[in-house]
Amino acid sequence: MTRAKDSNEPRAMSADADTDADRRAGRMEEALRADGVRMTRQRSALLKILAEAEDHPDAVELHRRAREVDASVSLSTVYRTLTALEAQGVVQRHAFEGEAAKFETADMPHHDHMIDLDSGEIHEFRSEKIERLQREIAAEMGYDLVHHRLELYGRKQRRSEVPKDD
Amino acid sequence: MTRAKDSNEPRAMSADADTDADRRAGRMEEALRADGVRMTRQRSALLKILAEAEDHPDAVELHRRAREVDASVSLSTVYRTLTALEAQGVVQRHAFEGEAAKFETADMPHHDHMIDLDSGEIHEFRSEKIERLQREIAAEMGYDLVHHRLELYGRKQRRSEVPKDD
DNA sequence: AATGCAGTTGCAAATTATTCGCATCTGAAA
DNA sequence: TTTCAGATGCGAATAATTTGCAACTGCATT
Repeated sequence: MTRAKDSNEPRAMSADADTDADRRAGRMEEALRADGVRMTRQRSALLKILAEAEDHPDAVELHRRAREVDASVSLSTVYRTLTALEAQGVVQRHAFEGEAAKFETADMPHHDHMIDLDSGEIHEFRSEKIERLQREIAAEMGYDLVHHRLELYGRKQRRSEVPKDD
Repeated sequence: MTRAKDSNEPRAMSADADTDADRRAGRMEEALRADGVRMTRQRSALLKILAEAEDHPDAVELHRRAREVDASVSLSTVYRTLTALEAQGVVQRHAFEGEAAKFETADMPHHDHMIDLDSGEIHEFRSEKIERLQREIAAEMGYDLVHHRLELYGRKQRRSEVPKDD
């Protein structure tokens, strides 16, 4: 099975981020190889880019980044690869409201998203309480929870504020 | 605390469902008129259909139902109307994983969705606890929660065993 | 009831995001 | 090396939704 060992650190971004990303990309590559997935130039490139990504890029953006490194990568391959990687469990796909699907590596613990309605920024969070509550609710309805999607949409708090409308 | 409702199967349920739907459609129509929204043949048809719907139809399905009543309704108008009604706050749009957007009237209290991974059925539920928790989490991150999306994906519980896969 | 016109509609063409067909390449096992 | 299933690039195909535009129609006003 493909089981990347999960680190307990959130996304890295220090000076040795590249080193860390390389290590993570390498680990994913290994895992995939072990699962009989053929490793190609374009797949390695994508894995590295995904491991380096600190944001939530969509297929087109990944394609843009990929061809900076290897101009021969086509968009279809990006899509095909992402689908394959998702099936292998090494990347996660997020389809936010109306937007194109966004991707991130799956080698980190599960988390949910908070989207800033003004800036579009996406923050990650995790709440054990909510995770548990969801399982309970599912159970009450007679279901075993397989996965879920939770997105919070909000605006930055302002302590004192002048009312305005639109 | 946790209220479960309908699935995504077609059609009405109780005898006076039509009456109720008519009443609700009428109410929405009034509200829209009061807001200066011009009422057309196709809009009335759609409002009625939406009020009657007990499932979560997508635009194409609404179009199909609409033209049973008024063959002149075009798909573009369905889309345009849905967008307008959403903007007016009388319908809600739900974009589930990869699927086409589904719609329902917004004249009922907010609820979240539980999707049956095997049958595709959609059940509604509402949990005050989760609502509160979400607001708390948003606040912790420095945000005022504007809205959210919570979807639970699961499979029907089986009391014991059944060691089968798929 | 007739009029005016901005808001609506139908239709077709355009967009956007993603997938597919297919001929050609290429990992990697033998 | 040789071999070939699986991978790739390219362009065409889908699917969902939007838009341009000329014709139509609520409805406020005469």
